[in-house]
Amino acid sequence: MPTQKTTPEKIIKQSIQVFRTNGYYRTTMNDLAKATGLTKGIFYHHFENKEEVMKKSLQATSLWFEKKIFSLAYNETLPKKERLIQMAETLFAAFTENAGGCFFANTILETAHVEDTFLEEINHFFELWENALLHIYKEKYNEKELKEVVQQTIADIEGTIIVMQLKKQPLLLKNALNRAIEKL
Amino acid sequence: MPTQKTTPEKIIKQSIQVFRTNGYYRTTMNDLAKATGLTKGIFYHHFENKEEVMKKSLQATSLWFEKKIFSLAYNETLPKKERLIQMAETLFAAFTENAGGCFFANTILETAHVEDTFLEEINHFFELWENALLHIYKEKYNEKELKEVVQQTIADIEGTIIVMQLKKQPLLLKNALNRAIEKL
DNA sequence: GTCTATACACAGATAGAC
DNA sequence: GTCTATCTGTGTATAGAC
Repeated sequence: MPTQKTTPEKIIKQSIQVFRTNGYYRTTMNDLAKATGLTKGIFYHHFENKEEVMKKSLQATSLWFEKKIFSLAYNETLPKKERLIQMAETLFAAFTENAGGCFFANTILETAHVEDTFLEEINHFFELWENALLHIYKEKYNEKELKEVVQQTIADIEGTIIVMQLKKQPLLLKNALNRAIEKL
Repeated sequence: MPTQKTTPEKIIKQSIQVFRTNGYYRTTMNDLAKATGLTKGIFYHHFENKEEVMKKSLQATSLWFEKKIFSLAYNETLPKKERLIQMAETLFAAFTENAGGCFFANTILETAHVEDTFLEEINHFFELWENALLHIYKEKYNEKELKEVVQQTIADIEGTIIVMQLKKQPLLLKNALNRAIEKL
């Protein structure tokens, strides 16, 4: 069995870190190559251009959130409160890791005015999140309130991530996640 | 009395629009020159570099928010509810204008991981906003709750601006601002 | 498959003519 | 003061040797 060397999956995993830190425009193909220990030539052998690397990075991140966090909402063996607590804990880790904030929020603010390239991938992420919270809160609130509660919860968390990156206080995010738990 | 041509104030005013649309890194000195109808040469005659233009743009925007919006919080001739409503209306206009979102949130997410250059200017803006809301809510909440209510309000609005830029629905921001009013 | 060299465009910034 | 020309660095992307 030969050693797997540079699989596209590995490259994407490391590219996500670079994109999350530097943003899309600020990240160069050189940065990506260096981070993955490859040359630029080999990078262009695997991916057509930077845009493709970014799209794949966003998709892989969405998939990760879906499997590791949003799926918790549908774990029918646990009470909803417990599911929400588990989601909050994992979200906290994901959004404070490497002080990177939310990859999707970063990308939308950076690119939305310039191009529509990544709207689909970003939208997909927020829909997954919304659906998970709709499922969690749906017995607690009536139809009219439900949508607004979910939107406020996501907005509160995303806004807190912004302020957290300014003030460098992870506690702020803990508080925001607690507010989400108390809503149930 | 000679006609005033290209005052630094006018240049900054137009530069803000460009930075708000393209972001900091994505904006070139050429873009700024074109937007102001100047040549690159004359631009460098007025400002040392791009960083200086950005700092002055952030400072001018903060000053605008302070004079036009945050000052409303301290207008003792009106009941606090009325002050908050006026603030909400002006904030809505400011954050939906040219679909630009919040200049400060955009800048912090774009630059915070790369450099500390603009932290002071951005922090100043959020402090002004926090102080205005502390003043508005201080009789309604006890000391312990007050800080968290203010932080949640700002986070809710900033997070909603992110989602709004994705979904292109200004109504979302209206709802978030109403939530802030209902907290009083 | 992997790497080096390089084409080409454009960025920030400056020099110097007018 | 204003503009043009240009320097220097660096970006994306490709060509082609091994």
